[in-house]
Amino acid sequence: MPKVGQSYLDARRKQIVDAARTRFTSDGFAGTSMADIVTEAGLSTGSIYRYFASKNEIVVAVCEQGTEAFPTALTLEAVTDFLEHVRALARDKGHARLVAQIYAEAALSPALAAIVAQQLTEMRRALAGLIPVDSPSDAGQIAEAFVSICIGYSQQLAVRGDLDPAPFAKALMAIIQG
Amino acid sequence: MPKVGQSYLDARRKQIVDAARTRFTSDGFAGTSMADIVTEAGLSTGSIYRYFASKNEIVVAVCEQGTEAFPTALTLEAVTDFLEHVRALARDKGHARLVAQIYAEAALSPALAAIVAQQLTEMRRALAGLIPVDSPSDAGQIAEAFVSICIGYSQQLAVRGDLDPAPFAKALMAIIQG
DNA sequence: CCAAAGAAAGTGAAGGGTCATTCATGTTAT
DNA sequence: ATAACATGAATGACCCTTCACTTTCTTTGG
Repeated sequence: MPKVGQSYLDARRKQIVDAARTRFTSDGFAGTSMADIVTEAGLSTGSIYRYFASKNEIVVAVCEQGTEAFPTALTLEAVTDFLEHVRALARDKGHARLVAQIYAEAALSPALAAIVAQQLTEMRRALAGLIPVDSPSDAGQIAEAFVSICIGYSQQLAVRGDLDPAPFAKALMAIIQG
Repeated sequence: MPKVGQSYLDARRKQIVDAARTRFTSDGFAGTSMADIVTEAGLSTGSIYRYFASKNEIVVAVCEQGTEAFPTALTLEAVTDFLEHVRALARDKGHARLVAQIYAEAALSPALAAIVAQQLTEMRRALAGLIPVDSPSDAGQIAEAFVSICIGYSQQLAVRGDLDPAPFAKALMAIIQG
């Protein structure tokens, strides 16, 4: 007989994941202690273990919701809007920094790699659906290269700071048009 | 009056950096202890501090030599060779995994970010020099997008495992030809 | 040429600290 | 009353770094 409802439990989990994402973005996974997450979330040391069995489970939960939006069309304007969205997330929330942490951790952990690879597959699938059928090149290959540029852009936002998306948008269009 | 010559000191430093890179590639920066590096290098606990003042200095030394080779020309063949080189380094030495660690750390440390940003600038500069003057687009913008694809390819080698470079090579050529 | 002094280099045990996790105890809702 | 939930001090492990001590090499005075 639970003292609280499912919605309460869900809200508490979200509270923890939000706090963890904030700290992971600032200090990385290894640089963030459970005490940091607990403080950011306003919980007590022990209570967090009612919602996550370990720090690693929190890392996984943060990585699982790492997906970005997709472009809605493959015009120069839509693609630019998409990159501006990525850029704004990096500026306002440090999202590119978090993504860099996630890739590094995924490179070391098969479990995380599977999660990230799945998200990438989903992104390529969504993109391939937008590519016109009369495209001169194979849609799958175009999607592959498209995602690659987006990753490169995000990683460089993390390392080099804010970057004009124009060259990247142009390149994306060049790829699409073969 | 030093007991050993400069070449000895250099060799010892290289020994440490090589050992550190091996372990960093397997376990990441935070997951590698000084004891791990010492063991890998076949040194004793205290002696490593004669060559590096701290673990962080070793991390910096590893990041400083993270540069990759450049393509020698911008033909499809040369570009493919370059990507195959990146691919082979990832397969044989786990280099893509190490690069992912470096980007994540650079995203958190301004000092490392400066080092990596410098390497990226150098790469773009070298690339821009290869772009034919009659190219329809601006060479700097092309180099920017080119590097972005290479980063995206490397990061995905780290996360998704071995990948055929063909789609990426095609995209690189599409960018170059406007 | 030899030996002993002296300095550089090496060693590994221990200090000082942090961290993830647990658990005995307290609190609150049913 | 009782069981779910919360709390935070305690625990045990790990880790970076230091340092007193040993070994090894160079120098130098006899």
